[in-house]
Amino acid sequence: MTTLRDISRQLNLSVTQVSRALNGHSDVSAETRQRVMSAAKQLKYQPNLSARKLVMGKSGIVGLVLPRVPTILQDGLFVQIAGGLSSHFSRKGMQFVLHIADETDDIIDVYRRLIDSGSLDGFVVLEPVTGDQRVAYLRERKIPFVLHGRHQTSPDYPFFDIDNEAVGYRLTRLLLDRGHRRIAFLNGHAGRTYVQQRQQGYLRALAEAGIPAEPGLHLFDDMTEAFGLVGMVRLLDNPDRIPTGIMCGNTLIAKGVLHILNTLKIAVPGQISVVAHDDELPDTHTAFFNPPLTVTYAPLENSWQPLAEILTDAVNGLPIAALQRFGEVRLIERESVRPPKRPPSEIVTES
Amino acid sequence: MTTLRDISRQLNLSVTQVSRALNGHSDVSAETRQRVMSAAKQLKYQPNLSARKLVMGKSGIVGLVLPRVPTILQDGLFVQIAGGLSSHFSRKGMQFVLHIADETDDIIDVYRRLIDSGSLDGFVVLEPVTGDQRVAYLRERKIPFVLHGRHQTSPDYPFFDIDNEAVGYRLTRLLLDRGHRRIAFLNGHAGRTYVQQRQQGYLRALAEAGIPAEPGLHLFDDMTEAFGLVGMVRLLDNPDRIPTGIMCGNTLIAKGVLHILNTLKIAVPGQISVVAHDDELPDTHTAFFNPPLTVTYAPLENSWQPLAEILTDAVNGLPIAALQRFGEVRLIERESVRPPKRPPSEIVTES
DNA sequence: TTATCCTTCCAAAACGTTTCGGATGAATCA
DNA sequence: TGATTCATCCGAAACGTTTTGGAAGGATAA
Repeated sequence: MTTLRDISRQLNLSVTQVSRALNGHSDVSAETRQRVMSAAKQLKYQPNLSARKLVMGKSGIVGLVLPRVPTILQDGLFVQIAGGLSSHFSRKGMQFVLHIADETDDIIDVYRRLIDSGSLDGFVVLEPVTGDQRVAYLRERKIPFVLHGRHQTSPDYPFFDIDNEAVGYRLTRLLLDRGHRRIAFLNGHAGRTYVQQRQQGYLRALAEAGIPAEPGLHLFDDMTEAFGLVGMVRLLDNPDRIPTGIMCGNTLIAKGVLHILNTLKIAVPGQISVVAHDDELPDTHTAFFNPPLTVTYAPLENSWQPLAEILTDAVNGLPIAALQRFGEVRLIERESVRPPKRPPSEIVTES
Repeated sequence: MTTLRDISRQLNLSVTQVSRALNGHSDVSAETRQRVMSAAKQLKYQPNLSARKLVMGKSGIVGLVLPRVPTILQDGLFVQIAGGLSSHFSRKGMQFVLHIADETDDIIDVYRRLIDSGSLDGFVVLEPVTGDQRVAYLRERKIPFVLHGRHQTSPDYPFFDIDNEAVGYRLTRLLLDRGHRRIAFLNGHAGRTYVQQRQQGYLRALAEAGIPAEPGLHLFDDMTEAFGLVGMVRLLDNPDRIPTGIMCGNTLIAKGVLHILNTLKIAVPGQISVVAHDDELPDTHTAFFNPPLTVTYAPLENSWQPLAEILTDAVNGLPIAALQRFGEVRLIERESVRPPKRPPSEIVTES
């Protein structure tokens, strides 16, 4: 194991200068910095994290705490998250530790223990809910963290998010522009903030078009294929109020919806148009749906790198303005939308 | 944050004695140790891990490296592994980091990088294969590790394993004792060591009973439901050589086997008996199979604690004898075994 | 008595890093 | 000229722990 002293000896420099050179301080000449850099690379210098933490009070380790039965757990998604975060953090020279809480533990206790043991610099927090306790606790203890999403519109903490209000608005607007007037929204779990933000976009678009919102057309539940199945059946319940456009909170819901519509031989987009928001979940490609789905597209996979960057910067004390970033959302139009041919009351299900 | 010095000042002792008292060294009087202990509790003393790691030359971090598309990945199993290991390690004051290798990486390069970065004390290695490269590499570099399983019969490195030879032997023996003579074994992937060990147990039991092994009755493939389906169909191929007893390497295979048998209306255990080894995979309870399955039972979940203990001890330099442990295997008899009623050739499939 | 051995304690060094408070010499300014 | 600034460097202290190498005192052995 090579240390700063090894480098300093080889270059006839003081340990101080070597340290300052590697950490980008100002009072090091360009030439010295170069020599130090290349010597460090040649000797495969790796800073001793324990020593650094001892003097700085930081550990270079960040964490993610998940409940043992994560709501986000669906095939492969977990691996994608853990893999994505861990590789981007390690690329920034940080250790990333995944902590899975016992079922019995209160999640806040887990954070408390991890923080008191003093070896975590910060946290990534996923799936925020309204009035999120984890966020409240971390803020109270002034521990750096980054939120995937926001739990209020203009927060004063670091986050990475997409503009979910715009997602709701754009999907609704697209259907409105094609002439749809009765638009249903199979959204997500009502407690999630992104669900509420999408709801706002949906309502705003409807309001702009002068269409009153019908509560029965806006359903909330976990974002699963089962919700798509059950929700779609419920939307078909009342024959003269069947919507002509369906918005789905994610692609699993859309899968369920399409399954019901195909089974009942209701043509998509002939009789009912379907759109969705697409996070690009594992093994779910909306381009190959039947019909290929029109979506707002913002792959989850694009989140890991910004999350890692933001948390690293937060730990290093950058100002809050640099720590709030938005991901890009693209609207991809495919073949699941068409203007409504007949008034909705004329649609007949083959039940 | 209270330190050793705080305690020493309060008790008029040296830092040395406080440290030795807390770490259970011998040259501390019983009375002093008591005073130190209670003062530490009262002041809520938490040792600074970085300082300890700095002087001891260890990082307190252990790792698990998995390929991005792990062969062991099936719903929830991954979470169980990561969760089990991480919680047991953190209970022993260690950090557990999960590293998911990029698809493109050679797995040995990943280990090399992690080791060279110098911040990992040891590794947990899962799913050993014969001639395992990871084991070879870690041994060569003298990095502490613990193997889940063994890759040879009496290895000289730390491991936690169950007696797989006994698993094969006991399942075979059970069927033999019930009068079965033609016993098939849908084992596992031929490269895995536990598969080979179970094979040895199977062959030993057959040999003891004086029954020649029929190669066509012993199949190898990944431990999936699909293997159960396909394998069982193949076993039924040759009408006058159909086995009366089926051994399954795990419960997924058993699921496939039972599915085929149920579909073909072949009674279990009436016409064919089925047994399996049960690791208690997530959402798979052999007690609720139809019929309830006779199994050798050794829940995977029982592995995480011993693995964590063994690796911790290995990092602390305990002798090899203390680092090789076996898990318990119980034979649970339920309702899937009965003596064969008719010679196998009289079984007729309703194809 | 003196020498030897425990028991119980402590001061100081060490681990590898960052940072504080200067030091040095050259260049610039009055 | 002497004073001031600037760029570049360094020694030493500090972080909190464990460990080394003894010291002090009492008990035991010769």
